[in-house]
Amino acid sequence: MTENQPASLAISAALRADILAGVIEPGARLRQDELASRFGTSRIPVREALRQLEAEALVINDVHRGARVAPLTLDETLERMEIRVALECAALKLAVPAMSELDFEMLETILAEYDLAEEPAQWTACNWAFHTALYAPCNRPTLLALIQANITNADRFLRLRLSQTTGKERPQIEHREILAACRAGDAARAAALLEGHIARARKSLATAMRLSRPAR
Amino acid sequence: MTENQPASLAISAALRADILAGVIEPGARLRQDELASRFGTSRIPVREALRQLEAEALVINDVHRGARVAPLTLDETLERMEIRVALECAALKLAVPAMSELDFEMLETILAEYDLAEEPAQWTACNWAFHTALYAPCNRPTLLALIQANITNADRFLRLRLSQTTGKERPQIEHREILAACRAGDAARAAALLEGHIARARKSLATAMRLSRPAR
DNA sequence: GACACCATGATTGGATCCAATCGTCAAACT
DNA sequence: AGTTTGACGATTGGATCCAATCATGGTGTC
Repeated sequence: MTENQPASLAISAALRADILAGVIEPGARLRQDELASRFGTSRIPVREALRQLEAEALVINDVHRGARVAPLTLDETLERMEIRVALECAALKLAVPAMSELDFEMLETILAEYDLAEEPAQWTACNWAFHTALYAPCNRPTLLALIQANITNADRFLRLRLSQTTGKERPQIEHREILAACRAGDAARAAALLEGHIARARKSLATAMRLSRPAR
Repeated sequence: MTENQPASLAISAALRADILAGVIEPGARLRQDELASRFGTSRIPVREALRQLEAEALVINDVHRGARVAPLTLDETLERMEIRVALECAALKLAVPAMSELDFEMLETILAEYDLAEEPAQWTACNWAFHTALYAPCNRPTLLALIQANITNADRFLRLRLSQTTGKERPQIEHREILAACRAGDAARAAALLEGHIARARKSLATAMRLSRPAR
């Protein structure tokens, strides 16, 4: 058991998970006392955790007025999809020349799992596994970390509102096209396909939101 | 006087500035007691500040072993230049169609100041002012914040090691070319020029470092 | 002499307690 | 009646104190 992790890290991890999963709603107040008793600690590690999450843009901290979960707007999510295009296309272009046969097999395996998956939660898991494995060969730790952080924030909105508006089939077809381009060593084409893939998801999200609610 | 800012924010701001300016060297230990007495507070706000900076990737925190300034490697800086290309080209493409005559005048003014600037510190200030003003019209707060954070981290290395290896003239010529493309409404050309502009800076940094030191 | 082991100081992590600020509500004043 | 003011509870920010862990140096044993 490597439970050497200090309380503040455990708290920030738990809070982060709850915020991303929507267990704690956007805009909800995060009282230090409440959290402290929930985690069985004093308020000190709670405050450190809140500081960390504030730097991650997941909570907002008003001086002497407490912390609350950062409200996630549709605009921000759409922005994050644009950022995804920029970062992930760059990573993919760098990754394609570095891909080995082992990478291709790994990606195939993930897509096969995707085919078998039935519940939306599994789709999204396979989806992120595919994207992550797709960029990994680029060997750029900072870029990969930034991509991960950005996806984490975008994913927050998706999990809340909808479970894949587009269905399961279409994205998978696009995944296979992207993988084929990677096998062919055509980085530019792979990046172009990826851009369309993400842009399409962005658009379907925008329309779905416009239909369900006026704005926000 | 709006000195309502809590100590932890003042400390994190001061430390951030010192780290970015190179006053505190990469890898240096950051003892909580030391910082507390330096800022005239207890260790509590110091710890919060360190947590925040840790989330910003400026310090590294080892459990029960203290914090130290994150070592900045050449590899990471080169990566951040790649990330700059991806993010800033995307922002510029979005900004060009939204630029007004007022934006062009503002950009011209900044370039005129650049021409007059004599000290390297002024160059870099004008340089960042130009880039910031160039992307601002895109009206994407999240993207702009990400660009700012990334530049902040990349800039850290530059300030430490060299004061503009490329000199002052060449970048300025490129700035004017970019601005001309923006005026012409040619977003694609402006983005291509910007990519070359940043990529050139990246390359000159890489060679300068290779010449001055073996690796690291 | 080299290595393992333990004791001590240094340093971080956390808990408890106090001070400062914000929100709310009631009372007083115009 | 409406507005302002003040007092109180709730909550956050910070200081001091204690516990847990790491680093260092000495000592003993082989």
